[in-house]
Amino acid sequence: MGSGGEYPASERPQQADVAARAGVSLATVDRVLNRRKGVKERTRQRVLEAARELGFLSETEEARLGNARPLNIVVLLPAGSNPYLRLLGERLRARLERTGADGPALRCFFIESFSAQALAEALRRNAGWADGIAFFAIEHPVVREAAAEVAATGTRLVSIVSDLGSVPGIPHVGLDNRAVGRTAGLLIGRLSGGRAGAVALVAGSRHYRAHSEREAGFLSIQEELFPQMRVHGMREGHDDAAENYRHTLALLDQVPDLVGIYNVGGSSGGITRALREQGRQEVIFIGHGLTQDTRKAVLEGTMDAIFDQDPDTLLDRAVACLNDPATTARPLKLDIYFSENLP
Amino acid sequence: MGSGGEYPASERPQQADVAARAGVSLATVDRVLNRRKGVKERTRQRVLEAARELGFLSETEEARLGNARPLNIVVLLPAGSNPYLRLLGERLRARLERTGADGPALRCFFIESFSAQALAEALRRNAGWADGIAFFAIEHPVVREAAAEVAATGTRLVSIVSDLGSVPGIPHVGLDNRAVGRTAGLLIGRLSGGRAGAVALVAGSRHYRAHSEREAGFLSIQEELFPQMRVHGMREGHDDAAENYRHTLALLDQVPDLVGIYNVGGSSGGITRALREQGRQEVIFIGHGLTQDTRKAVLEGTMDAIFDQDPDTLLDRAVACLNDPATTARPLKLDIYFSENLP
DNA sequence: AAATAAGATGATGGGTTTTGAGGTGTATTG
DNA sequence: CAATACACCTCAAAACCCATCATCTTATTT
Repeated sequence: MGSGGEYPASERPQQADVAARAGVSLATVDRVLNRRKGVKERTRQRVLEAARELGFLSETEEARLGNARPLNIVVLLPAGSNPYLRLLGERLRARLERTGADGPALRCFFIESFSAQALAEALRRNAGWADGIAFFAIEHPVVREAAAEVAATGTRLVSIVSDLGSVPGIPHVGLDNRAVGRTAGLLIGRLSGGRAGAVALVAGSRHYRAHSEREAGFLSIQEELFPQMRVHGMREGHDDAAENYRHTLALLDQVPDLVGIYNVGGSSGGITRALREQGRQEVIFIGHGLTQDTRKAVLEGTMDAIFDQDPDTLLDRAVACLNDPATTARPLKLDIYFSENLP
Repeated sequence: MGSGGEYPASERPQQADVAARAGVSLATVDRVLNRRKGVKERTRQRVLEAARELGFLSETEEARLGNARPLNIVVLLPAGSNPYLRLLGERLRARLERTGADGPALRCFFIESFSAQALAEALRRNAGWADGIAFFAIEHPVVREAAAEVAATGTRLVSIVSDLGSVPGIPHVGLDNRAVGRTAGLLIGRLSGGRAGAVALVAGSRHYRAHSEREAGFLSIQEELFPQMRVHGMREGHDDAAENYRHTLALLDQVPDLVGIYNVGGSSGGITRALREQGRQEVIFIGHGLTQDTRKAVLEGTMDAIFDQDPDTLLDRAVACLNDPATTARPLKLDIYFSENLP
């Protein structure tokens, strides 16, 4: 039986045969087979079909090439000096290099911070063009409107870190920020050993729901468990180190019995700088985002804990959500770092 | 050339038949069968398939040449009532259901606890048969010996949760336990607000390196940062709730100025029961393993923090290690849960 | 509608990898 | 011993990868 397999040796199909059958040139077959860009979807299918008919491709190869053209994903992050967001952008680039051509094509744009208009515009600009958009949301009617429009065009959306509030059809990937705020409150209360005094709540920006929710959680637990402490609100620092620095100096000056600080936003560097310069390291300070500056602050004792959401997990989950809109988005895990368990 | 057709079917198929069937030359069949380089993966598969269809290869040869059929993985865990380990077993089953036939075939066996002999025997029993073994290691020469033997047979090994010490070629998936112990010490020290008094260190079992390392870390930071506290060692509780319960009662009786407890092992339920019954919830208590009982204890305030390593991540990483021995195993992330950030 | 830009395809060539054909030596077997 | 199957090698041809550029299409702007 052995003589003659399915293909006599002389007639095993080659790329040239596929090209002929598909009515295209070798160059195009090559582009399709090697996943190079610059081929119209229709042509791609023609080539694939020809290859299939000639038995040029094995099952697995066919599956690999057939469907699943990598998704085209855009990530919109606020511009500015916030180290966590910069880290996020960096991890995104790293991820892109790692997955290469196989993974989704990720593009990252930095949008003028705190500008609902700019964000809405960026959303609209990418609608249709991108398969999915992951964006750090600003809670504002203008953005909600733009998001709804974009969603209607078929481009999938997912909010990351901070969400839009209740907009159906836009899943969110991020922490349970109310619980996060409560955890911060609990830790500051417990670490201060029941002392009476003031705790400062550093607002990032009320534009971000994530920040508001953390605030709400923090306030609720303070009231509930630590009534002997009074919460001292602080003006918005807009995730800016210099601004946070000035505000903290003023705070230390005005509030002599300050026991703790919780920064709901980013750019904690300004706060640690003020604490360090004023020799007030004993003040309990919790902030967000595991970055170079917060690491250093925790190690030297100026910060007591860092709350973090792992950037890689965040991106993974966001991409998963965009790939499969049925994914239920349970909140991310809160990572808590003290001086002894830094990675 | 045409060797096949005229011979009776009983004749053993030859390379020439395979070559014909695969539509390649003898030279290529030879290259594939003798694992020489210079064959495109596509062709390799073609040849292997032809060989398979002709029954040219025995099972073992096929396995040796073929690729990545789902791995056959055995997981060895200590038997006993430790809730975390039971949860691990459960997640393993869930994982199996989730991945179905695609993922690796995972089998889980529970080995008599604290018995190096039993573990060594189980390792040997599964050598050769399984492609990889993930095991909760007991640090003992008998086990080390067995592990080295098994590794020599080609069955890959990875220790999980607790490692074997320095055995080259056996990667480990687990926490950085010294850092974990130090974090526990830091937290107890900080949460107790600098009070003087005793801290109890509940030993699980010195058979487990993970436990010893946590102890060492805990002791080192106590000495370093909280010299006003004295560490009171407790007899091994062997991860058993009843035993831990008795020991804790004795402890509470003998040590009036007890400030905190750190249980390096599992089965914290016995400890919380004793604390609850004696009305000593103010004692700061940190234990391991996010399970039903520890959740409840944290919520009611008997426990102050749970240290956890996520079972799913643990299994993922273990499987990844067995799949690709080149994987460098950086330590897992320590998850810290307080009453407010329970998932 | 013409001009322009952007994208898709074809043509081509240099360099690399894969493959086929054939030679040699060896162990096995009838 | 002769025939056979096969391991292992070499070499040249074929197939393929990859980059570049010209050409052609299509959409957008003016």
